[in-house]
Amino acid sequence: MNEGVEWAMHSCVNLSWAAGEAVTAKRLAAFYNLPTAYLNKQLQALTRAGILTSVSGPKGGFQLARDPRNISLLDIVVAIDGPDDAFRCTEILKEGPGADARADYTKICVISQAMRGAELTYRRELASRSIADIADEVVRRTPAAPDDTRNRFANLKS
Amino acid sequence: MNEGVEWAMHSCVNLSWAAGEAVTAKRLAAFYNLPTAYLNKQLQALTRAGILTSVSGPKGGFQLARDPRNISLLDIVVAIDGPDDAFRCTEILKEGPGADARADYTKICVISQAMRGAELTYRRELASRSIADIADEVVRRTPAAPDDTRNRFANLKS
DNA sequence: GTATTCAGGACATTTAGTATCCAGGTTATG
DNA sequence: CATAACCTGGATACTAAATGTCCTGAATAC
Ligand code: SF4
Ligand code: SF4
Repeated sequence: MNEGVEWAMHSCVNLSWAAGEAVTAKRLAAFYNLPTAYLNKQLQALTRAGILTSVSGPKGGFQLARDPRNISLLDIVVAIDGPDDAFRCTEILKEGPGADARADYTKICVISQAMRGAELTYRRELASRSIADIADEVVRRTPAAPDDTRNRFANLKS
Repeated sequence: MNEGVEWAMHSCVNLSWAAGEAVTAKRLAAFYNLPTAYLNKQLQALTRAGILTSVSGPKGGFQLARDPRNISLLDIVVAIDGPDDAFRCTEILKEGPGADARADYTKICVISQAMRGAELTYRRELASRSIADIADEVVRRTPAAPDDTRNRFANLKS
């Protein structure tokens, strides 16, 4: 899995505490000392996926495109890592006995079905957790987190 | 995910129908027209993991090391792909505010916990399905599969 | 002894992930 | 309008991992 997934999740949580103001890629990167240009690419992907909105120019930056309660962890994974399953069925049965070139083995093969089933439970789990859930739990553990985050963004203005 | 996982699962199912006789890597590869030397590496990994047993020399080859009912899909995934989770927590919080260098963020971080939780359901699902389950389901759909497989192994002797 | 086969290290090749840079377009501000 | 800040996206480079091949050595049946 892409490392950008982790960055994106953190950035979305932080952005949920910076509601109302746009945060630049530079500051989001400085927050965790990440390579700015590369993080920017991930933010672009989130924007294309409709998770963030971006504004150019001075006072520009990124914001959450919708209520963090409606942004699931799966949304982020799909936006950054793509929609492909981890298990790639290369349909090797087509080289096997009794092969039918017209059949879609990704659908009918028992192994493929079992692997897809497992990935489905994984995705369901990720889809059931939102950025707001994460943020709330962080606040429950360390109530100062939102303020700390906002302050850090302000101080990273340089 | 490693392509070898798919090969390994097919090979284990096929081996479950060839109980009693050792099958060489060459024939297992020829079955699906796979690169012999590379498949052999995956079979070696399965052997190291205790899923297969191997015998050198003429009449040598691979066999299942135990009842296919006790070989789960997870066993194979772990043997080929390694035990690492897909989500890599690189503990970027250590660069963040209020960081504690001694803390293990993979354990205490909310995001990391959520991702690990999702992967856990995935693994549980894979652990609950055995090679025997797969083989049985294949037989239910195409009862001739075991005989076909044994015949194919015999004819691939060349 | 010889042929067959697995074990495993040493490559070579290909692909994907990571990272940087720049040229072009957008917008706030004075 | 001019400027500076900022995002967009393509081009490019670097790195790591997956994929694939080859060869030597050890085990074993005959
Ligand atoms: S049997 Fe299933 S997993 Fe294997 S190649 Fe066919 S479709 Fe893919
Ligand atoms: S917050 Fe969690 S996922 Fe993010 S770096 Fe820290 S431990 Fe890893």
